[in-house]
Amino acid sequence: MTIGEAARASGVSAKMIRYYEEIGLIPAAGRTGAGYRVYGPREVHLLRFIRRARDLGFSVEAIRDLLGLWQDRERHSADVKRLALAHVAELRGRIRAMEEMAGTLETLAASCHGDDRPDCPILDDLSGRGRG
Amino acid sequence: MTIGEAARASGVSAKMIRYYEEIGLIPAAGRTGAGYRVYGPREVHLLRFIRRARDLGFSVEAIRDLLGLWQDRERHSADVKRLALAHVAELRGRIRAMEEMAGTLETLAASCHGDDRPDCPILDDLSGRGRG
DNA sequence: CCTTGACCTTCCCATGATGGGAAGCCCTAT
DNA sequence: ATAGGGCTTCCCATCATGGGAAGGTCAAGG
Repeated sequence: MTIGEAARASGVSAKMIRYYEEIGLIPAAGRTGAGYRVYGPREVHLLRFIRRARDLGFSVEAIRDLLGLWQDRERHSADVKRLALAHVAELRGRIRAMEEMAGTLETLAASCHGDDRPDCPILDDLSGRGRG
Repeated sequence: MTIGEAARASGVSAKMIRYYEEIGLIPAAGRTGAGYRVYGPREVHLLRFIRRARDLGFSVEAIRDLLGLWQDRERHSADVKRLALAHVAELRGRIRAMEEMAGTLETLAASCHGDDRPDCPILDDLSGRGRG
């Protein structure tokens, strides 16, 4: 299996597969005589795992930890759960921050006429009026 | 006023002030004979505007548009409102995506024992079981 | 007058994850 | 033999931000 085939099979682009190899997230692939990387079902499975974790928003560094646990038969599920919940907390934090931004902007936009006149509470807020 | 003082007065770091100047978001500051950048209240006000917009999650490119409208006395508030609501939509989209991630992970974590045994539905999900 | 320390200047580098693209090699089918 | 598609490595760009080096400037204090 070439890198392009592994990419299609896993949903991870060839570019990213090379990158993951470079940063040591995955072991270096075997090579053909011509220098082509070679992949098998085992590697595709690993790439799918990574792809799924990325889809759930895990950083590459977090995935490094997850892979360590995945491949450790002596792992404690508590460790996996801890990583997952830490990531959830991270996500919730970012969600809260963004909701605050969106809420503020919606409030401001609601009080903006939105017509051809220049007066605009949104710009007033940005330019400092009403905030100290 | 030096760049450091303007930074403290506006909440924008000196590094960022130079960067904003370099990309043309703000006009090039005046200089002293020794080459030091010089700022006044007008510039600090501009920097505060940018800072506030960044705090609301606007990208630098969006701020470029906002500044254009801010400085345009003939502006239509409808244009400002449109920019703001487009940004809200963007935020809401990202919020939704992250909530889906967080929700999925919370569900998985809830069914994970979280003890010293290796069995873990989180890893099962990541490794492909139960998704096709 | 000279030193010290804080501040300024420019320039380069790094982040995180990803894509784009060039130059050149390899393989397969026509 | 040639064309086309896929592989290789290498460099560059993103977005907004910070770190740090090398060197100039300025004010205060000895």
